[in-house]
Amino acid sequence: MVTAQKNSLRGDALKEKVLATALELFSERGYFNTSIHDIRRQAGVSTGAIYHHFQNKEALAKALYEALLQQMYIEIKHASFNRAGCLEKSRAIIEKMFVLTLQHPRNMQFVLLAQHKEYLPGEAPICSSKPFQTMKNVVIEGMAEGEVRQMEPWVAATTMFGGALRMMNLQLDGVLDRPLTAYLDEVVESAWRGISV
Amino acid sequence: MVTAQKNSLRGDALKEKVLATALELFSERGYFNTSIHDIRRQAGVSTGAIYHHFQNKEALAKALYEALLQQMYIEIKHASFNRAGCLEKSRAIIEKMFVLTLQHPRNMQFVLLAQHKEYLPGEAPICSSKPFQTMKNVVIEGMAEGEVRQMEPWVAATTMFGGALRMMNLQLDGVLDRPLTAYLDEVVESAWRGISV
DNA sequence: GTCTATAAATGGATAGAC
DNA sequence: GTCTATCCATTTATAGAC
Repeated sequence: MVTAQKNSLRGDALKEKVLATALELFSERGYFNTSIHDIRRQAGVSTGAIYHHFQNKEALAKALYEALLQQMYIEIKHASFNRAGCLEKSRAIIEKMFVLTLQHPRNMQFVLLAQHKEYLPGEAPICSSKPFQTMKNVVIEGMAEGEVRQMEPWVAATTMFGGALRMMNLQLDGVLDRPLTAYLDEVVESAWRGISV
Repeated sequence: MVTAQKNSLRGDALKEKVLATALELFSERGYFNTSIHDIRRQAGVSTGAIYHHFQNKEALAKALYEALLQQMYIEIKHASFNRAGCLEKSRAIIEKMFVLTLQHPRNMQFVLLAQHKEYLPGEAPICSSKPFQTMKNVVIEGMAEGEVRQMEPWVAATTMFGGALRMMNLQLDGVLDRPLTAYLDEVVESAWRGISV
């Protein structure tokens, strides 16, 4: 006799299982290539259970997106808050993003590179999210401290972090010979030359 | 009596109308938020006519994507081929991309920033497309000429063009105060500091 | 080559039992 | 709170007339 798999998860545990499964599928195939039925099957739960915890598919995606952004914000803050100076803070942030890209490539793709407008119409653009605001603030503080040249803040931020973000794209597209972190020193040094006094 | 709109387009003209309409809708709403029926209605043609010219929806998107990449490649080549040196070529490429972003924002979003993997599974990653290869080659040549520091080619390319691409993102997200081209000088100068000898 | 009509399948979401 | 069964709208794609 085989023990029934159903009802093995209930309440919050079931909700977490749904979230984890949805993240896995959205990250791997994209939002539109993942149906509620796919999530239902992979998570081993029922349609009704999913809709009990989430109003609809969009709300499920939104919960994931916001949780991942918040998590990334915390990681970035934690990696940089005890560093001194713009260069050291920037390096810590880029290093953390590189490590996260290697550890959770699909999740980083989902949170950073997906076109959220297409399925989360009300959401603010990613550049105004807390992780990206943090990056921008680091270079603005550097400017106030005299470590960074006086320049347009958006240009300063994209110069410091734009190259690193492109490198993450290349890693996710599988075109790099070495793991992303192997390029860290050169990426940081080059970007810093672009904005330092 | 109203003249019938049907049959007003035939053959290649109809095919072009379908392509133009599909580009408009894919760019504005995204591939998955656009149905064949939407294209049919907006273009004023029949479903059968669309499927006569294109095998399926994916083939239609692929034709558009490749045509836009080719067009962008030609524009970039044309803007930079008669410029001398890495800095001038890079500036010409970035200026052209900025102008195109202002003129055809949704098209640039579709070709540069969409997640093509999700609906064009067989397609190569965008970083290996001709426009992006061209950008990379410009900095590699600059290295050979001694204008650019000796460094990892991918890092050099992302340092030179990563900031500009992020700025295009910001323009498309509507967060910039001034039009993208107003930032051109500062973007180019900062990136160039990052890689020049 | 283009049309209309419709097939065939899938998807998001709900109802009601337990 | 979770389940099964199903509804209904939408979508891709095709068939066959013109």
